[in-house]
Amino acid sequence: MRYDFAVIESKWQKYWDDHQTFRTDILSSKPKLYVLDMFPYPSGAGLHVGHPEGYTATDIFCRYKRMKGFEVLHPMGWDAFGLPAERYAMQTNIHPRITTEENINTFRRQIKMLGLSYDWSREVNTTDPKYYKWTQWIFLQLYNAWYDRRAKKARRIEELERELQQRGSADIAGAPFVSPNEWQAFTRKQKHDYLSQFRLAYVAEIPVNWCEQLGTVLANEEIDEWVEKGYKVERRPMRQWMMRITAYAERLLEDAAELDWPESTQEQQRNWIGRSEGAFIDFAVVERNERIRVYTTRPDTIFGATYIVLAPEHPLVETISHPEKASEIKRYKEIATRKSEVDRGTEKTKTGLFTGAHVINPATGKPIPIWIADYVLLGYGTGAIMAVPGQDERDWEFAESFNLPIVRTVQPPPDWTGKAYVDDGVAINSANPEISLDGLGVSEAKSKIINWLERKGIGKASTQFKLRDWLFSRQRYWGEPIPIIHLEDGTMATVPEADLPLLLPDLEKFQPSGTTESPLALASNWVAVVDKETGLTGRRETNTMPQWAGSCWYYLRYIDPYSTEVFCSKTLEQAWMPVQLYVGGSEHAVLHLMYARFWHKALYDLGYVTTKEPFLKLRHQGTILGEDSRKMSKSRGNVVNPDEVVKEYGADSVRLFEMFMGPLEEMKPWSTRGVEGVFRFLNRVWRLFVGSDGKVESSIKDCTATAEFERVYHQTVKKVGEDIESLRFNTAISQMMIFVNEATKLEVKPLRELKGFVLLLAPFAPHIAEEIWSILGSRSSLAYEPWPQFHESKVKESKVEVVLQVNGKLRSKVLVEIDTPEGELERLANEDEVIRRHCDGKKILKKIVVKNKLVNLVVGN
RNA sequence: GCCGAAGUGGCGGAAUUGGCAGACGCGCUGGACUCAAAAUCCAGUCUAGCUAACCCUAGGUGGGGGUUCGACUCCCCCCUUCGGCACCA
Repeated sequence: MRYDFAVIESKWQKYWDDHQTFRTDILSSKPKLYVLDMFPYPSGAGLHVGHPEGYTATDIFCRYKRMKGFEVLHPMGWDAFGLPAERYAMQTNIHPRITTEENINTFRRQIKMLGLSYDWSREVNTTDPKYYKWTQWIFLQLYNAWYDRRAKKARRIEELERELQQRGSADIAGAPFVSPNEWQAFTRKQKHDYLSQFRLAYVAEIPVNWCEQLGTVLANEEIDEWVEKGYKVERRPMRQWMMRITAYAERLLEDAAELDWPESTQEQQRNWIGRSEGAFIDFAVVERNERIRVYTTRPDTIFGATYIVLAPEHPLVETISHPEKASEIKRYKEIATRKSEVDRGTEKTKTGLFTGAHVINPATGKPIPIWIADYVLLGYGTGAIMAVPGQDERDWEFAESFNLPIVRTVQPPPDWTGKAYVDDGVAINSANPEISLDGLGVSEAKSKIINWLERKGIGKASTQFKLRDWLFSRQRYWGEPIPIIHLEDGTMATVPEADLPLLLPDLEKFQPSGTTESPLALASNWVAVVDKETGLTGRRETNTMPQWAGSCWYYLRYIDPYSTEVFCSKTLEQAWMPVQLYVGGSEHAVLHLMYARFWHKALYDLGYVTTKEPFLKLRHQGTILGEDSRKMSKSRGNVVNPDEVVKEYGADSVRLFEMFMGPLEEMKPWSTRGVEGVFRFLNRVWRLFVGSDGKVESSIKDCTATAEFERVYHQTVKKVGEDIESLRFNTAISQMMIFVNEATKLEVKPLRELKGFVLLLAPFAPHIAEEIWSILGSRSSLAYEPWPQFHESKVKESKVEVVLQVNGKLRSKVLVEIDTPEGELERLANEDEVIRRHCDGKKILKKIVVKNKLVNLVVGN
């Protein structure tokens, strides 16, 4: 007989809904815990079995913590803007709002079917105007903020204006010089343009990644995904919205160190930020006034710099090149510019061109040639390098192909057979009348040469980052409109806060506009506006925000989802942030997780949130493979549909199996047999408690447990609790299976321990646990029953098996009282017949006795 | 190429301040119940040798070496798989 999971599960899901069992008391005085799942993009395909894995893990954790007396915030919502809905709209002309709503309904139904304990009253939806009003509002906060490098934080743009008004730009590093008088004399437009180079959200004309098939630009972080799917991404200069994430590079790197995040994710973020320490060095061009500034991480190798290379797009290329080379250079440049960075990266053979000009190597005083080559990128460092083939593999390769001289300045080891030597070693060939590095190690040589360069005013220590600013606009319909108006005088105005949300206009057709503009450009009535403040006519910004915008702050909205006054109440934010546990896919390692940290830090600087970091502890659920151990995909026909599995075995079995498969973070294959296995286990649990009459099983008595069974019980309480705390759900389930095996063997089953077990099972398989709990006589849910306690004294075995070894080989075992003294153990070993046989006639050289563990006799002949 | 994680039965996986390898589950084998099946229950299940059987013996955690009374666990070298980065100067 199988337990009727279908009836039980819908009964309890209705009960939880009706009684609002999991509604968070946001003002509770209990200790607070915020546990977050990455909210899904509600695709048309519905939930796949990967979703319930992470969701079940956090659900178990939350249910456990509620029983431990915590007030738990555990919400769910929808990251619903995005390209798939829009592409579907292009094909069908069905408004993405409609498909999105349908998809959300499917997802909500499927998630509810799994009995996850979300507080559904806090559901958010990024496409809801009541939600994106605040996404737009945050955009305006970023637009109206600048990064003050002196204070190492973002500040309001008014503060910058005030400073320019009073003191000009003198104290602001890197700012074009403006005196207070000049600033005051600036026109509206001049002020606007000057400020725009500081804003955290700004417009720039730069080469971007344009995808013709998608009809939109993509962020650097997004390119790989689409290229993999077979789309072409090309570089094109376009005017685009950018987010100044680079201002936060150092802080994003530093603050991550304190987070409890998977090492691989930390590593990916570090890689993406790409911090490097080095120096700028100026090289004077022979017979000209220009100087070429290079960036290098190996200033110590400067004596080996035998040529320098500029990126083809470098602004000085035209100026310094020999006139005879002009047409050749032009051609090379054209080819290079059109190549995407991806292409540049995949081409292995190096190309380049001599410009005909030379610079002086300031260390050797000798002229060296200037080349251009597309292995040097304009966007990194200064777009120019000093090439040191002796210590750099790329430079070596280039030098070999073009027959350029190679000078070693670091002594390779004697057995060195390679070409460029990039590791640590002693400097050689590195001296001039003023300075000698010879004999120094790399790091000493670096500081010495930097010091020299700085003294001579031709170099400067500097830190560089690979991270680029975040390309924030998309030529799409289905996204948050950017609340900016382009006025006729060439300035920009923000949509007043009171007018937010700036609603998406309804469109008849969703096709790309045919130009590089968003389909919104076709909504002419929407686009044309008159600015209230200035009376100027203007055009609305027609680009929309990328999908990542909404997910950058959703975790804050859950805390205060209905507020019409603020995006999130500050007192509530203070009470609930940061997120203590965040679970989601590792594919967001550098996208969502970096963008969200960036916005959070900006909001922190501006005083809207009180924590530096949003997500304290992060875990990724591992991918679930198909039954054939290959990636699930429609074409392979190995996709498992959660609806069907729930229908066949029930939600509790799905939850239990997904947790029992293996460690949360590991990749692991689905197994229908495995689901059957946990389903059998739940049936055994059911039969343990419930007789065939549907009443409490008659062998359960209110009696005292045997010492042995009591021990198993306490061991189970201990292990299950500890395993949930450390998210090792698979071993917690094993222990529960052991308990059930033991309990089943008993003729008379003690009620107290069995009731305790139901509470242990509840976070994992809540429906069956609630049902058994009610059959055992309770009228209310067990969701807030106190978690069972264990006593360490009762966990310990009273007797232990001590291993007897001879020469480290297991020969015998003895069962002794726990903590039997070493002397006694030794005596037992000596008396043991098997041991005697193995020691017979041999000399005992050494005895190792470990209490409660083993006796090892080392014998010789 | 570099960085990170990991390699344990037929399968998913347990076991870490170094101390009984293979918990728990799946599968498989045999048995009980049944007219029969399903379901359920019981027993067995790392490999090889020896055995009628139990015992016993030897080997065994990707491969090789080392440290140690004792190594899945620590150290060195190598191999494989997965993930990431990859002209970032």
